[in-house]
Amino acid sequence: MGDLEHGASRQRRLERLADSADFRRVREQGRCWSDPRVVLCAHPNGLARVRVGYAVSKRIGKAVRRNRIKRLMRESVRAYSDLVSPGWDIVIIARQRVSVSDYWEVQGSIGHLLGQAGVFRSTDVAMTGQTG
RNA sequence: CGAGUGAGCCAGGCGACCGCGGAGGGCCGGUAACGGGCCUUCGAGGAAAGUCCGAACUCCCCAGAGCACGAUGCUGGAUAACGUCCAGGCGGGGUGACCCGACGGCACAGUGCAACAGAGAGGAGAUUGCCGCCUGCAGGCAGGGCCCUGGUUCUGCGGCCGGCGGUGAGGGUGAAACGGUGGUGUAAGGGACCACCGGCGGCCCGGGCGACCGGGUCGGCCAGGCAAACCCCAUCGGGAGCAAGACCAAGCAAGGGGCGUCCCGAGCAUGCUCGGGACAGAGGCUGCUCGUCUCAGGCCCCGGGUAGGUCGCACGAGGCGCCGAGCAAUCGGCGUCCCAGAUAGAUGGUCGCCAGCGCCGUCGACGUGCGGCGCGACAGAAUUCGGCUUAUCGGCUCACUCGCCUC
RNA sequence: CGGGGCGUAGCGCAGCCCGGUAGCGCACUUGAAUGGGGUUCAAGUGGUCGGACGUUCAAAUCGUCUCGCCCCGA
Repeated sequence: MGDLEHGASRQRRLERLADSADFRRVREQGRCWSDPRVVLCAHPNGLARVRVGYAVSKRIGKAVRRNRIKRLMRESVRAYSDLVSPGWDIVIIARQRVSVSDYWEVQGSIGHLLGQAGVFRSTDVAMTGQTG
């Protein structure tokens, strides 16, 4: 509701998902979609904002590589942040293949899965967001 | 020019757009809590890594002693400390610049191990050989005869076999066999003796703070290897770790178990409570002994409940520059700078240009010119420092060594 | 941050303390018995002992460093 009040008091569109219980709820009660690079899970949170969490297993690589993958995923989600409708908790899990993917492949995967999950405000806006 | 040694440094640069975390300052909305946005500024490494050592800091609340246990191990120095660093000694490697070394132990007392081979593996051993002596009955060698191709008998011998003794030099085994060379001596030999050399020990002299080195003299050659085998000696070590620890908020705060005996006095429900005293005991101090602290008041254990916020938390054995002391590690003085603080964890994404390296193509001009493609390592702070170790594409600087060529 | 364990034949494990011969079971190969298969019996192949360096005459074993995997505690 805060983003409708005044232009100067826009709320942050994206928040981080930080609680272990939240992660577990999204994984167990939400729906999941996947492609060879990432797994995406989504679950309604009843709030007026979107929370996104990222999971990169130690099996993917060492600390530098895991940080790099998280940054690519965060940057990809940021590209779609204006298009996601509020009220969702999203968890994105890295698979083995992302370690050999570049940014555009990761963004494509995440955009495609967000579209499959149906968390965009409307479908045509999602398509325009995917190109840019 | 080629090959190499040592020391040190860098870790691509610039720009545009969109983002992230900290600090400071305004602004906007809101009573406030708070939220949003703007400006300025700062924002990973030489190893941030492995967590192998050492400390700071914090708590336990005493750490005092001994044993045990662990670590270290040439000498001197540096340092807050170290298993680190510097200098030196000794030993080893390299033509050399240089590099490597867990390098205490006859300061003292012990124990243990060495497969196989070999005679013998620790104060050992005697097969063969060498040397001396000995009988010729049995056995050895040589020759002859007989039965007949294997025995028997006769003769001879100390060269071969045998017996006794000496010896450990030679051959041989082994990773290792109780000095080496030459000589004297001897029946043959042996440090049995002599000369020189090597090594060991004692004493003396000289140099050095010292490890140790140089020289002399005497003894003796009887003194082996492994202590990353037990062990001994010297030195050091209280334990835990920022999830330490402090505060705030929230929540559970129900219940169970453990905490000696005796004597005296009082109370009553006649075996419990209270008070006093004595004795021991129990528990903590990471194992044990002494020692110390606590013991009727709360403590400990189980169970139960939270895992939110603030501090710790970034001015420090701090970085840089200059000067001085020292061979150096390092230390002192002056000036200057403020230089990451996340917490599902910031420091990123895309694009362009210029340099670097490699490959390919091209040329009236082989110029490293032009064009294209590719590569750009190892790796991400988590309380903070000092080291060590390990990973690492490529490049730069200085000093030095060896070889070849030219002048 | 602290602590512990493992790595040996294709697989699961002994051997390590106290150094000298790497062994067991399954599997694999060959042969015998059967018309064929299973089963059984006999024989056999197969191991850089995770890696590097060191101590030693000699290392799976002892020491140091390192790699990988697994498990605890706060």
